[in-house]
Amino acid sequence: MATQRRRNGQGSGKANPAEDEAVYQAILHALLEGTLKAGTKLAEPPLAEIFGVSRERIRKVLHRLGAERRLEMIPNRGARVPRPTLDDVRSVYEAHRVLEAGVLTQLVRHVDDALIDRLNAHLAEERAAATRGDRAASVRLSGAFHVYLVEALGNAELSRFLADLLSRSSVMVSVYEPATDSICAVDEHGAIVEALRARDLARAIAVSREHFIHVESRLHLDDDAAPAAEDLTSVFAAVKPKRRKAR
Amino acid sequence: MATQRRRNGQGSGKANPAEDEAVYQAILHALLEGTLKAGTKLAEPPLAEIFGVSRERIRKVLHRLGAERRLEMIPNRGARVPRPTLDDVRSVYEAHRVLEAGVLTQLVRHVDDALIDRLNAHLAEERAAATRGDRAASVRLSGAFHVYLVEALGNAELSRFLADLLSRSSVMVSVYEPATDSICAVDEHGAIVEALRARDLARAIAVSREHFIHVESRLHLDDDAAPAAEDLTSVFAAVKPKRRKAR
DNA sequence: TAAAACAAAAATGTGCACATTTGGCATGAC
DNA sequence: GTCATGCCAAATGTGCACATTTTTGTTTTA
Repeated sequence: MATQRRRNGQGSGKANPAEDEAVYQAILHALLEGTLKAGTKLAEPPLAEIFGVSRERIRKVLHRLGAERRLEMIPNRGARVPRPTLDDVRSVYEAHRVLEAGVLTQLVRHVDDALIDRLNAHLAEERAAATRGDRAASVRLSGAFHVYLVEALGNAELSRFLADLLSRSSVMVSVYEPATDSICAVDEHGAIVEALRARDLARAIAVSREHFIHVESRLHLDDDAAPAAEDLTSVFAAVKPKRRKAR
Repeated sequence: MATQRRRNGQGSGKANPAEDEAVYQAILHALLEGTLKAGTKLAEPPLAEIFGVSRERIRKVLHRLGAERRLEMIPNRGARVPRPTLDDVRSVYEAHRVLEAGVLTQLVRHVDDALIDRLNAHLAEERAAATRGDRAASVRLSGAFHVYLVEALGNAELSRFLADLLSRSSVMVSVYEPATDSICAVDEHGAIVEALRARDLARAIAVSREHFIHVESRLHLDDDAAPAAEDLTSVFAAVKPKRRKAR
């Protein structure tokens, strides 16, 4: 029994690039969705069983998420969902604000009608979502607006950096709940576009700055008392493991 | 001899966090130094022997460097030193330029005499290095100036992003040799500080922009014909392995 | 002769079996 | 009752033995 040959069933235990991605996406999704609460411990053995994959695979994904700073890795003590402080959140928002100031500076030199049209089209979508009260779409489109601004520059480095910031802040809003009131940022987004159209850099930056300060002001520290470590099985209830062990 | 126990130093064959770091630093250093030429293949077995550690350890470090985008990882095909195109380099410089515009925008709102004094002190160092013809120090200090600017904001996210850009561009200059002429950027750095002191945002951004365009203009595509895959043993000749196998 | 086909060798990827470390819990001392 | 100490179970980290893929070198074929 010691020298069992390990000829495990169908898929084989070897080489499955898609499996990594599936686990990665599942955990990432749970993180972004807010299903995984801050402070939750992500141990390898339970995850391995839940997803029906080897522990090594879980380990690799966990460390990858740690490298992306989406999980907090402590040597010999595993992975936890980070519990960002209010300062951390402010730091992310400030970084976004500073970055966008630079982006606008560069953009006013290269605006053309096509860009303005595209941005206006996006604003129309945002307004439509807000009008019909679709909060999820509003949040998504609201973030997408800033992505559009950066991507207008066509710089991969900057786009990646923004994506990093956004993914982190989207996790944070689930902790610091930017409240229930509507995003109400559409008008401010419109003001930015208008300033861009007029090639008025100073105004664009001022409006953008106001916009961020406005958003930041809505952050509030809920509580740090009841993070409540959840049951991982229920969090990932949706996933269908290849072969979960019987209970 | 085949079953050597690998009794590294005190511990045992297990758990040595410092060993990872040593390998990581060695490879990173070779990358930044330019000793590892672009396009070089970094295979696991030879590196494992050179450093006298297990292949798994090498593998972990390689993947970490890949996650940091310092190495190009291709599934099933290993790691290579990236061969940045001229567009890649321009992209990094542009990102730095855009970021610095944002940083300056934020900085003019918070400048104080202490900051100006610190920056001026740094400029003095730069000039001293240039005067005595210390090219290595000039390059280092020249990069440090921009780091100072960002760190004056005290934002960890922005600092990290700049560090990422700088480490990448420093690798690139070794490919596109920004020429031998002196850095000559000291005056431009001084102009930025001067504009900051005067709280003149428009001038600060303009000067910074000119500075970057100036630097970018010096980039030139040398050749892509002779990358020459090197012998890894000679590249890492300095490292002293715990136990290198006999030849 | 050049291209295609094949075989051997090397390199990468992965599961598993431990070694090491951490955390919890019971036992004992003050 | 509280704190310290020592064990035991669980979790993390690592080397190793393959499986799989890629690469290289040789032979065959048009």
